[in-house]
Amino acid sequence: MDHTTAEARLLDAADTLFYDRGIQAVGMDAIRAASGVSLKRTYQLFPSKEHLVEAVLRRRDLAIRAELEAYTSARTNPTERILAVFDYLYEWFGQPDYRGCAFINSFAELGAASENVVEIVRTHKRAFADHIAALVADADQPPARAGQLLILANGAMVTAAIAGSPEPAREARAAARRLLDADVPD
Amino acid sequence: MDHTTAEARLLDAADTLFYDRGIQAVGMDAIRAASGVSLKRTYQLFPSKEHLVEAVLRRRDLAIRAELEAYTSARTNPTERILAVFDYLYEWFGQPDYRGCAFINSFAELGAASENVVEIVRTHKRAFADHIAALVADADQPPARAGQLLILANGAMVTAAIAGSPEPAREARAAARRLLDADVPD
DNA sequence: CAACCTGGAGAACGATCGTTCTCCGACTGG
DNA sequence: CCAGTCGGAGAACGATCGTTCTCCAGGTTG
Repeated sequence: MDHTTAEARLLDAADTLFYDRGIQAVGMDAIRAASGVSLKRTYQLFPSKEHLVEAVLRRRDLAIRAELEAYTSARTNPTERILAVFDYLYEWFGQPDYRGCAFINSFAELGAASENVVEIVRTHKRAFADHIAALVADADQPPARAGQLLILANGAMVTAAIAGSPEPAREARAAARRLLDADVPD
Repeated sequence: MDHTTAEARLLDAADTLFYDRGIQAVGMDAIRAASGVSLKRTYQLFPSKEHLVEAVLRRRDLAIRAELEAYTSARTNPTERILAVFDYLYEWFGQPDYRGCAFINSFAELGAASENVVEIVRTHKRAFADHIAALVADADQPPARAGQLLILANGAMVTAAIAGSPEPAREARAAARRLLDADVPD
């Protein structure tokens, strides 16, 4: 097994385990067992668990950005592209192992202890906000709408996770449409 | 020190430490040092750390319910009572040690490991949702509005925590007002 | 073939943590 | 004053975890 595939297997295994059980609850030995990569090799590739955690989060950040970009750009109508964000969330929340947003969860678990994790989480949410802001601009909506839609999306993520239901994505979508369609000043 | 004050000091110290640093990051010895209650006494009152965690969350649940109830019932106009929820959030987010909602954080940290914690978090959020639903009914808004406002509130909590700014409460308030005022069908 | 390097399995190490135990001082009832 | 109880301080215990080390098999190069 070369370095590239070992690294990929490690990131895959760690990402799944961290998301399912929480970061602190997963020991390095569990990652070794799930990935098939020895501890020695693991520590050659990632000098500490924290390095691995950060790499996992950064990779997930890029993956979600690409996924969401593909999802929203598949629609032509600008308003529909905004609403597509909430359809994306609905599909995500419907997955049987959905446990909330990994970045929100990591912030809750490690935000007090790791400034690096905080920075990665902020970067991810800032990129998400920027994406929404671009869609809002394309739809000729006022810039302030973007922050409101971001709050709806983040709120749907945690509400769905806690309730164990994907419905909040639909409720957030309806709220978003109402915000976009309302004929009153802000 | 009698049992009642020992219990109160324990709950106070544990609540502060858990909220500031996360639950798993706080050892029982740190709680002993902060509360001044010996480990022996602590384990007489709470047979395990998990029991203490649950007691802390349950007490915080009741305190927040009462606080929010007082805050919203201080206004007379039904629509204003709904918006007061977001003013309450703004005050909360402005506190210098704000680190998000303790229930969302606990769910993120322990949701995979402790079914009891999950149930307490669900109960808290259900009570919060019920409170909003009552305000929505009083304001003659359609019942579906309650879920949308809950998502806005939860979203403001996490967005403010990650951004390190109380502004999301204002943005959520503006969104709520727009949802309430819009002259279009749902 | 022989010296060497690589990498795996898993033991070992040191730290931390939840929980319990030991020891001892201080207060109580008679 | 004394036997007995309570509770505190902190050591002890057992488990877990991140990280490193040991030992060894297998392949590579001269």
